[in-house]
Amino acid sequence: MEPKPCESDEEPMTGADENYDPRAIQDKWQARWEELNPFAASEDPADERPRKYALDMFPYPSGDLHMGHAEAFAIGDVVARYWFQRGYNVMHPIGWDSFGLPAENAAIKRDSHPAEWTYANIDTQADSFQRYATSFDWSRRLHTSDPDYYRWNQWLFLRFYERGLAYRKGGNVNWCPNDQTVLANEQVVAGHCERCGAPVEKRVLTQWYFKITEYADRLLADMAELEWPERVLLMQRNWIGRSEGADVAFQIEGRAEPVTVYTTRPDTLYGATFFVVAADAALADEICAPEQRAEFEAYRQAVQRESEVERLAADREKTGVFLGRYAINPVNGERMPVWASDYVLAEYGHGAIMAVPAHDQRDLDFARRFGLPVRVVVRTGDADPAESGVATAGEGELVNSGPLNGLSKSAAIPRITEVLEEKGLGKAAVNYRLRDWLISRQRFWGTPIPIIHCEACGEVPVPDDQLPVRLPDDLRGADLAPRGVSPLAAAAGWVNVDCPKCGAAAKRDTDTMDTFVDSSWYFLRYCSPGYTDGPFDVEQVRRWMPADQYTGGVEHAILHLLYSRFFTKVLYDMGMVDFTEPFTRLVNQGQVILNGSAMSKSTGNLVDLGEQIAEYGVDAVRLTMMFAGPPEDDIDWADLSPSGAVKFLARAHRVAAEVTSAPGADVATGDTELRKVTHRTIDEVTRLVEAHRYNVAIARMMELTSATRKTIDTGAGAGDPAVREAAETLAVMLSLVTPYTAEEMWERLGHDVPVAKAGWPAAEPALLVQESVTCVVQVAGKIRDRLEVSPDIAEDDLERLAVASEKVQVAMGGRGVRKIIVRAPKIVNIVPA
RNA sequence: GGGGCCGUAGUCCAAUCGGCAGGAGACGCGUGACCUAGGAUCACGACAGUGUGGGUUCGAAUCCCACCGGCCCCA
Repeated sequence: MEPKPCESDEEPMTGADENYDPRAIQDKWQARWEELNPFAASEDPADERPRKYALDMFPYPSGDLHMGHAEAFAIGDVVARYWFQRGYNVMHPIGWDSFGLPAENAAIKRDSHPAEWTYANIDTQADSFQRYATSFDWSRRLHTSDPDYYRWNQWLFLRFYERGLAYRKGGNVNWCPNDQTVLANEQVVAGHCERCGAPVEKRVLTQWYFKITEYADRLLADMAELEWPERVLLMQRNWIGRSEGADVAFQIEGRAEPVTVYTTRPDTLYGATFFVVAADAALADEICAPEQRAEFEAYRQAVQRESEVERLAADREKTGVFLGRYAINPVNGERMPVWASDYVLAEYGHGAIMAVPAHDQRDLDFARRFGLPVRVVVRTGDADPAESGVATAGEGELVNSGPLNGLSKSAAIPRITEVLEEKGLGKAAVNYRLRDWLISRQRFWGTPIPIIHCEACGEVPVPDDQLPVRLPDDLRGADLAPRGVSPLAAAAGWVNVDCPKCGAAAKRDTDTMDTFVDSSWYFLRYCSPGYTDGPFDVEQVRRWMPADQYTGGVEHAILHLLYSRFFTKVLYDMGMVDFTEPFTRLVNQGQVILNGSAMSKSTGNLVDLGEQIAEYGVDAVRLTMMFAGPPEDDIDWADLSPSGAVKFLARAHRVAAEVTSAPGADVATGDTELRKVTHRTIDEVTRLVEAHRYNVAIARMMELTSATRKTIDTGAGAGDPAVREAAETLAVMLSLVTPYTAEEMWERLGHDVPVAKAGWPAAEPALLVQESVTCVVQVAGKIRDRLEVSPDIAEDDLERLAVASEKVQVAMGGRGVRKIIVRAPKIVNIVPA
């Protein structure tokens, strides 16, 4: 690792002393570990050790690693190192998600090729990972922008295409005016581009989609088997947005075909007083009456100009135009005016709704704005919506609803659905919020879509043996500037090809794939990174997958994690994998923030990882991250004390350095009190690490360090074998979090390195047994006495002891006993009469 | 508007099932010892009573209800 120019060897690191110099041991061990290569996963089929797959969300190479990476990769590394110590055959790979817009923007600015920026950053990050002591198997390293990788993106696209899961269609799409490309629904956050924050616009374009909606039910159902944070599952559930309701057919006067409307509240059908069509839906244009045409056109143009943000704003006044037409309510024959509005979305449901203003807030807002009637059909006991302006959505008794009158809401829903089905006017229906995944992008630095457009043959897949369709390498700098169509369109020599089917002149598809395609299966590629006969070796994947733990940020809760689940299910259906979920256990670490808000370059609210490491050392930074709190919580760097971490490490290191007994000394002869602390620590830390309670595990290691210190100074002394045992235990446990310091301790204790292979200590059950425990005696819930008792004392013995206590007698003040609760050996509660 | 998560010392955080908050651990602060005189080390100490109000219970930080405050998802 090259030292940063600002670093000076003269300046001692914070907290360093002559015995513990973090920088010196970093340099020493980094070089040694490269020789030892302790973390290569074994592919030997004869290797009987059970396997574990520790997976980290791979980074995007935007400059050097930052504080967020430091936290996420510290967590993943602790897990992997724990499994190594437990003797598993561990795979802990790393790679780079190296296609994407920032590289392209950098190339435009510097008049270079995106690859230059990308691969330079990857090298920087790889060096930083080495220094950060991550336990990766470097032989599995991959980059999604390598042709050897994206070739298989194209191959998978073609398999999806064959199965009808990749298709092209025209329609309204999300358009980022800044990045000059379309976006998937998942990439629009509150109306803004997820990447650059620009307000998203709508455009009508023909684009490529993956049919993720076909998997909606399975994506929902299979969540049951996942050990994921509840909130992530909830987010995915919300995103998929399954709802049960009914499709109802409405006749429109003067139109032959009825229009189908989806509703989750068919019970309110008698309360429908008007009908709304999405202003940008084809239906609105079609049915608009001639006398309303001019008004409608003006409105539609206004709607098309507005951004998603404006459209979604909650407090915004409703807008719309009457279309001059009427729909017929199928249950009561009422004529309902048909309006066009932007609060109904063309892409959802069928692009039209029945409006029930009494029981839907948006419908009510619209009705009040345009003076449309409000009819209550569910009596909920709340105020009249027409008066209060608040729609009522709760349970209640049906009124004004013909045959439904008197039924409850929940009874009315199946009843009306039945009626509709009998009359052929509708049927029960399930609707999803989830849309198909729009995967084409009008940008350069991504995987070319392997399709050729031929005038005669139409869409023609590029034959497998012609993959990869490589990106042209002669485009650079200004050639890549966004212009609304893919820069690839300008590469004539690349675009113009012969049709693989008929040989006539044809053109390549010029769009590239969403980079989320790349990341939807990279974890499979790690299992056989050099494989050339397919995206992955099916046999290897069977051995390693699914990943036992996946560590990364919650920002991927619906994007990457949903797409990867979808890919896995498709591959399962293709018979390429034998599991349906890719990640068994998921850990979402919180963010590293500063002074209460997110770190950001633009506001200068930033802590530089390299500087922190230069000041405190890798181990102290890792320890600070892991000790700060539960991994899923945000951690505020301003609240933390990396110098405190250095101090503790120096303390632990000193304890190991002071040990004077020889390796292999007979611990059985050692100080029993310290041995008990050591073994209790082993027992607790093991449990805590398994449960991801790293901050508490570290607190226990600190206690053991203090206990050892005390034994050396005022107890059995540095030569006692129990001190050696404690120091060795500390070194191994610390090796998960602070590998450099642990290695140095291990060496000083006279052992063969690396400590990573020392093996996890086992607690001796005999040393976990306590001779006596404190029993609390309460009178009426107040603590009156404490008794030292045997841990296996019988309940009636304990009760006798408690009642006999003098302090208890005083507290009872002569009152009789009403009740005694005994929970041996911890507590006795005496309730006086 | 609907749904979810969370409120413990000045700060970050602990507390299997409801069972000792003499708060596990740490930061910061203070006092003392020691010395290599430091941004070192060791020892000791102070500050709190679980956001508020009810309820259930022998017993509530933990369970239930309402409210206040903060965060997240969907609209």
